[in-house]
Amino acid sequence: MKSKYTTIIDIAKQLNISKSTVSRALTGHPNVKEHTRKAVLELASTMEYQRNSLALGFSKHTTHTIGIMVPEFMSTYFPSVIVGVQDVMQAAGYNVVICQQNESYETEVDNMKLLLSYRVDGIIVSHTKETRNFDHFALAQRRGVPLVFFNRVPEELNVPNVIVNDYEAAFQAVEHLISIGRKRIAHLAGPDALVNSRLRRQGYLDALKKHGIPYNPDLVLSYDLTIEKVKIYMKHFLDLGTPPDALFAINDPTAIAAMEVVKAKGLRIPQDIAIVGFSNDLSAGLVYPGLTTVAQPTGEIGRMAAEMLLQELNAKVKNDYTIKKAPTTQLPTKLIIRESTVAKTK
Amino acid sequence: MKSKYTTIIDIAKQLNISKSTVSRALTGHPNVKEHTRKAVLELASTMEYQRNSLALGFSKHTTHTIGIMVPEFMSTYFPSVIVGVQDVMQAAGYNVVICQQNESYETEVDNMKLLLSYRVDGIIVSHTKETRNFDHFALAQRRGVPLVFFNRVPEELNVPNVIVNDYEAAFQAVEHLISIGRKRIAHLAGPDALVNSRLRRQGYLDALKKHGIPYNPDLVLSYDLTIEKVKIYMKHFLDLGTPPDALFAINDPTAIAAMEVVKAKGLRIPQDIAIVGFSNDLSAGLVYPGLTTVAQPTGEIGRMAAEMLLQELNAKVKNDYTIKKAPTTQLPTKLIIRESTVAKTK
DNA sequence: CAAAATATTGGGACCGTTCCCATGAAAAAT
DNA sequence: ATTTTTCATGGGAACGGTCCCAATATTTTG
Repeated sequence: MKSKYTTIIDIAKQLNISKSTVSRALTGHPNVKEHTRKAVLELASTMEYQRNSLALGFSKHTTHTIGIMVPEFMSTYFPSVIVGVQDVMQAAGYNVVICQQNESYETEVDNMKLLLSYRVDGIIVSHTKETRNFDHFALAQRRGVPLVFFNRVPEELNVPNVIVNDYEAAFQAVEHLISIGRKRIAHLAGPDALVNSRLRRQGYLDALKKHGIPYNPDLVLSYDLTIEKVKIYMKHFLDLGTPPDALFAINDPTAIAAMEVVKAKGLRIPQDIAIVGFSNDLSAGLVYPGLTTVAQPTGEIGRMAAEMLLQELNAKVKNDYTIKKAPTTQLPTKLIIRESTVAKTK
Repeated sequence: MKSKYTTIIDIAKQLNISKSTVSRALTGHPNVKEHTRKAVLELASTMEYQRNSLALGFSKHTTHTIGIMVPEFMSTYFPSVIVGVQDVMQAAGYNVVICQQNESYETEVDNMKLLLSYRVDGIIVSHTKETRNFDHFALAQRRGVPLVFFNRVPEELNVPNVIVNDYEAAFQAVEHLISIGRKRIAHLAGPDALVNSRLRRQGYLDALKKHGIPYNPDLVLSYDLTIEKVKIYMKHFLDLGTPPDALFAINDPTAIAAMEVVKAKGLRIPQDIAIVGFSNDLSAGLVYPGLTTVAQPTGEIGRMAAEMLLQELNAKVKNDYTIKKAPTTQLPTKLIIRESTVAKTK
């Protein structure tokens, strides 16, 4: 079963020279006669020669390809981070392959194995909401494959990462709700296993404390981020004896699902209940009323993660994060105020 | 520079057996003594052996990996197609790598080269809106790498594809606008180079004709799908002596951008102008008012494309589409009526 | 013009795996 | 007990490149 691909040996035979010379001509090695190089390049072009990256990566132990693993991409958050990553990596001459885990731990492990088995030079990761075991990441580190995390960063691992200040952003978001006079602020939180979920909740709690609003456990629910559940929890909140007058949601999809429940009940946003989300998904600006939310610099997060990965890749001596503290980059967020908290005056 | 990865030779040495036997044990070849197999598997596990797919693909000329190339993924359309593809391919034991072209022809060519140089077994494609030259796809075909197109299918190439009936769907959408009494129906069309853009426009034209509405060229504009332009064109429409009372937009992002212009001008949707989009992006259900649009079965499109690719991959004798007509699968669409054409009665 | 330096080319090892073929060992058949 | 068959293993080529070293060709130098 001969492959249909042209090889350097085919070219060498045709020109009656050695494959070494062909290789040199194609890779731009200086010691090739101009005449020879020209002949090789021409024939390569007419024969539609296409270098075999498998053979190359196999023999050179480096592939000039990086992987990026994201938990999902139905919101605009991860796609726009990926675009940022691609910008930087392509400019640096790297290929980027994308893996999507569907929020499944098993898929994540499989995809990690896939990327390692293809010997990618490095990986940019945001783990799934299910991930509790981080061995597959530790394995990559042991293999000398640098990782950079973003958004969801495991505490169990000392890895370079780029994040936003979730605590501070949540604090501000809740303070904003307080500033518009809300006192019964509910919080739909994410699973405790996610660090940013915990940080956002802490920001919520501390903002309440600062403004002397007692913490009411009835108004806080952690959930697994499966959107269908939002309906249940939100109905529960609205059915309380004294329902909340505001909601701080862990992310925009949650906030938007909650808005639907509120509207279906005939309540007004923001008059009856003000709502704040997190991340500034494209949808946040489209829903009615517009959703107040914490904007994250997604493109910049991707670019920054890529830069950090390049640093790792270019380090003459590999950083050993079993002994050295891994670097963190923290990027700024911005509270975007829309009509879900402040009704338009007109 | 020794690699940190364990190889079968390392295992063979430790156990004092040949690498052939190790290979057989690991791949599940029947002719290995149970005792030996167990020893190999155990050691492989403790040494964290990870097969080298580069070496494997290199030596076997097949990688059990397929590529998927999409023009962008900021709308929900392509991500959800991808999820469908992954479903089917993973179940069939294939790996899926995703490439995103940012609607750039150059990136598309680069990514095609990348996938070919990694010797993927097949590719599922939707090309960019810029793509006019299809040589890079023809090259893959010549290499014996099967392609399946979806959504945007080049006419220049005879390739398996999965599509929806764009003509019929557009026809229905426009008929719907006529049925609610609209007579001056504008159309924001895509570039003529895209087949589905032409088909949707033809559906528009024929629906008008069927209902005896004369075609008014002033109400049709083709554009390059860069959203900023929508503002200009929409303003132009609204500034006409007798502005349109409805808009049929080539896709949902276009429709949504148009809605913003309309709202900014203080006009009411649908009373002053009714709007229909195409594809039923997630956003379509979120905007205010809800956008009437043509739903495409995105997940099913992905699953179908994957099934068709599997057929190509499993064909004992490769299909030669230079002599044989390539198969097409057409999936049904559904018009989703929301408040952008029919105001809620309440 | 011979010797030395340099430019160009060829030869072959190497990367990790599979797979075919040969060999040896054990089991079955005579 | 001897021959045949089957089972288990080892040996080595092949895959497509790169790269080091050796060999040859060309140019420069004294």
